Amino acid sequence: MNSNRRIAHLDMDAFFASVELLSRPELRGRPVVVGGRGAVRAGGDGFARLADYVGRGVVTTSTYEARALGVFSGMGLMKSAALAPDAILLPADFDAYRHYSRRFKAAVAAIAPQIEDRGIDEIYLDLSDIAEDTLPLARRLKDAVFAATGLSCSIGVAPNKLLAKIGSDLEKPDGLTVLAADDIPARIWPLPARKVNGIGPKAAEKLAGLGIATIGELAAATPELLVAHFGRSYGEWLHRVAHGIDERPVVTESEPKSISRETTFARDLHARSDRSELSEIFTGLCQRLADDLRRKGYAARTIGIKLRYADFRTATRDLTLPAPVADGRPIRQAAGECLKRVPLDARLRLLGVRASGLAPLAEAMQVPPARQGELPF
DNA sequence: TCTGGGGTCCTAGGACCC
DNA sequence: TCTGGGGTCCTAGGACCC
Repeated sequence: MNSNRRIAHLDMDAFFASVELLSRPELRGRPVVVGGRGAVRAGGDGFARLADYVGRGVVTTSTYEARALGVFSGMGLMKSAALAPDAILLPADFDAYRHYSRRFKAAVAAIAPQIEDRGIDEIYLDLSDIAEDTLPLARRLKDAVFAATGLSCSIGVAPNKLLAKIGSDLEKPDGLTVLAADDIPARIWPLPARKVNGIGPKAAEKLAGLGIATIGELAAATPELLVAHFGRSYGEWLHRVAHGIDERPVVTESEPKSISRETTFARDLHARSDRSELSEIFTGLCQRLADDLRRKGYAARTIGIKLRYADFRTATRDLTLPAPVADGRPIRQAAGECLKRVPLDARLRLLGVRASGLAPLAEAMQVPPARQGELPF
């Protein structure tokens, strides 16, 4: 294991909102929110206001001006409207975001080809084999991203992914943070435990109950205490990350494990009173899933469904088939079998269909010879 | 005025096999 | 009549991330 790794995490600043502002420069400096579904009436200036939104959407991305008003990703739009009624609301344009995502990744790849994709707006880089000094190299990456997209990003460079990720967040937006192992006590330990990628709301709350708020307090806790409260695997991991230890490699190639489609209804639906509407939505999801599978070149041996009830409880069921499928009809058939095994006595807010156990379509098309298992050779 | 859509990984129990 | 240990697959739920 290389103990002298140089890893970077590059994160685009307020990505979706920043892409929208490229074509609407007059909105720069104002609170802007991307999110929601469907049309919203525009105001006199041609832009919709958060206060005008009615429905179940959430904030996908907010500009830093909107964040200053307390509006963050994942927040319900109705709630954000109460905080920032005059903020501009723009619908998401995923084709545009994918376009700029490809551009910034290509610009980075021309300089640092060891890239791990972490979604549409962030990547890890392994810079270990590049000779150039860290600061000029990181500045060159930021310049290349800006030249290719007109967008700013924040970069953290550190000996591992854990610290690089924390670092990229420290000086956002347009940040550049270099961290060494020596910096851990001064720069990492004062941070809230929640800043560690992998410590979410549940774990943070449980830690708070143990009197642990910061990464430093986590580092001071004994592994025995953490294992006692979080189990062997997660407890030992908590202890390691608090001390800045992370040996995960930058993974440059990976295959998808699952592909899914889901939708939240505009209003809650009931299996009895809204049967035909639900059936149509269900079939549509199966067909879109089949389209996705074929477009990406996969067939699936396991088909599953997801239901979310009006009270937000979630139920999943899945079914593994003898042979992989990729067409809408068999997917709908398998998903229908799953549906029979789940309670349908309460109102639903969401329906989803998922394909896993993926195999390349070309291989899946080859029908296995019958009674193969009985043949000696 | 509640809470999107697309993913990954982990846990845990039971079936089944050797 | 009593009762092993390991391995894999399947299923359901949950935490977490972008």
